[in-house]
Amino acid sequence: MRKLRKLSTPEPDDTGLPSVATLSGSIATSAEQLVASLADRISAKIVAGEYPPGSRLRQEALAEEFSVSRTPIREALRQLEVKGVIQHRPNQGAIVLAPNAPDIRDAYQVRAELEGLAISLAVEWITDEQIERMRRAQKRFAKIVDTLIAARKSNAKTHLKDVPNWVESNDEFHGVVIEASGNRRLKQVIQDLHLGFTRNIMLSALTMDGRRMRENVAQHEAILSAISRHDAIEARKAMTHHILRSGELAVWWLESQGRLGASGR
Amino acid sequence: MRKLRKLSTPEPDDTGLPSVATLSGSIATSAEQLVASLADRISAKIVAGEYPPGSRLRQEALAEEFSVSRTPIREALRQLEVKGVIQHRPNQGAIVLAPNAPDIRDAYQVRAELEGLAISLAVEWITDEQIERMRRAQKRFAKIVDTLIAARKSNAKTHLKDVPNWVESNDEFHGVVIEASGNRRLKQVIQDLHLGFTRNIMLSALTMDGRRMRENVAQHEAILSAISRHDAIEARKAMTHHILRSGELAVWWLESQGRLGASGR
DNA sequence: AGCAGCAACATTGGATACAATCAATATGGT
DNA sequence: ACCATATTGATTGTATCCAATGTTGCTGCT
Repeated sequence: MRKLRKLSTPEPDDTGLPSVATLSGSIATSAEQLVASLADRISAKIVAGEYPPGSRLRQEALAEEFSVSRTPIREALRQLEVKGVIQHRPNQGAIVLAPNAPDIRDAYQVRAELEGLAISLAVEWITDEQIERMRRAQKRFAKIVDTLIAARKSNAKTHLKDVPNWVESNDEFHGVVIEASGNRRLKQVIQDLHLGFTRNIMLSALTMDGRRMRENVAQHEAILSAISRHDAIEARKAMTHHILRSGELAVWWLESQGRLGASGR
Repeated sequence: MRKLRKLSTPEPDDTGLPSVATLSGSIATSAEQLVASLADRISAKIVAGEYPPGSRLRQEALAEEFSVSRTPIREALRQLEVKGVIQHRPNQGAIVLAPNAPDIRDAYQVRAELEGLAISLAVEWITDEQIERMRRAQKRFAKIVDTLIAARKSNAKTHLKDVPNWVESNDEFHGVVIEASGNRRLKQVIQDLHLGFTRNIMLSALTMDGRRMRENVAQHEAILSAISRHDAIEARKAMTHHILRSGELAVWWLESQGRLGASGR
């Protein structure tokens, strides 16, 4: 019943046109297509440090590693290039980008603003069920932090297997807020921002210091409290503070880590 | 409070590591490399409407059109996919994404927030020279609007050649603010946001109505005034209002245009 | 010994070839 | 006539090939 085309004016209706916001969610694009899968796997290895910043990614090596030809590898690299994970130099191939302090600062400043926007939108429409999810995430989060801190004091190795849970509950907490904002584009932009360095740096930075981890928990608590009361102003303030503080920590960690801190251009 | 400082101390650099913020500037990446050039040219044609939303982009056709093989075309398409300009369907190739009203709303909401952040940062460090550039851009902008409105009344065709100037002076105006913010990542995110639909929709939406164009000029005036006085609060307010208003216009135009109204949700 | 220039090698860039998959039409059965 | 199925054609996906470019190590000269 859809055919009845008017000559030049396209039909008004429900043409199944794809929406712009159908964009790939950058973070968890599971592999159904080879190139996407390769891009994910390569960037995962970069995040994991297997391909350290500054190292060259040779197409042939990657191709062999993943048992494919160079063609899909090259396409995946082109995608990583756009995502800002690698840099593509004319006839020299791709090199892994190194985050430096100014970059981190910039990214966190933007992220703080965006998550601030997200929560101020979320406050209005968040459901009780969503708040409950945040509570649960927060509970897990606090618990894991306790575990980590306790583990640190005795055995430095034990905590490593809890780190993924730490990351996950943190993501859940922030994820609910972003989801509740109802702005899909906002979600995508924040996820893009995450990609690459934010994640692994935070991880290293925070899990090094028990006090800071507890500080983090307290900040989440404040956010949760504000959003429960549907207090947009306070919620936003708490969220931006939380993110900016995390940014400071990341920068601090990066600089104390030294070495790959500052690259010119 | 605004403690994040950067440009003054670029930090001593030993490792020649590339910076993350060296990211491609999405908008004006001139063609030094084939794939980048192709991506630009293809997205330009999409923006121009030559490849309308929903249409399929066949690799062979593109290859012939640009006199290259399919290989670089495919890589360019992979990039456009990440940029959100097209959607890649498993064995069916690429189709041009169609912006719908919710997408536009979301994007403008984010953009308003980000340009708000940009100007509130810019207020502090903007130089007199930069303000002067904004003044000049604003002057050109107003002039062109006058021309366009005058042209509209007599001949509907004359104004077409002025539209690029309109766009350019507008970009210059906003560009200075973003540049003055000193946050490179912010610049990149905003540019990414622009890409695809923002631009062509605004163009169509605004150039249709003289009153709204003048409104636009007035808003720029308010922004310029606030930033000249280094009034962060007012500048931000004026900027977000300006962007949000433009977003409303874009949505309004899109919906009045009918067509691909709401596919999302 | 040190440096310039050159030659051999390694790697990327683009084109082509072939296989896999999807869309459309044709075909046969009910 | 209609629906299910098979066949064909078109298009994408991956692999391979060749050319262009960059890198490295050698040679010979000062």
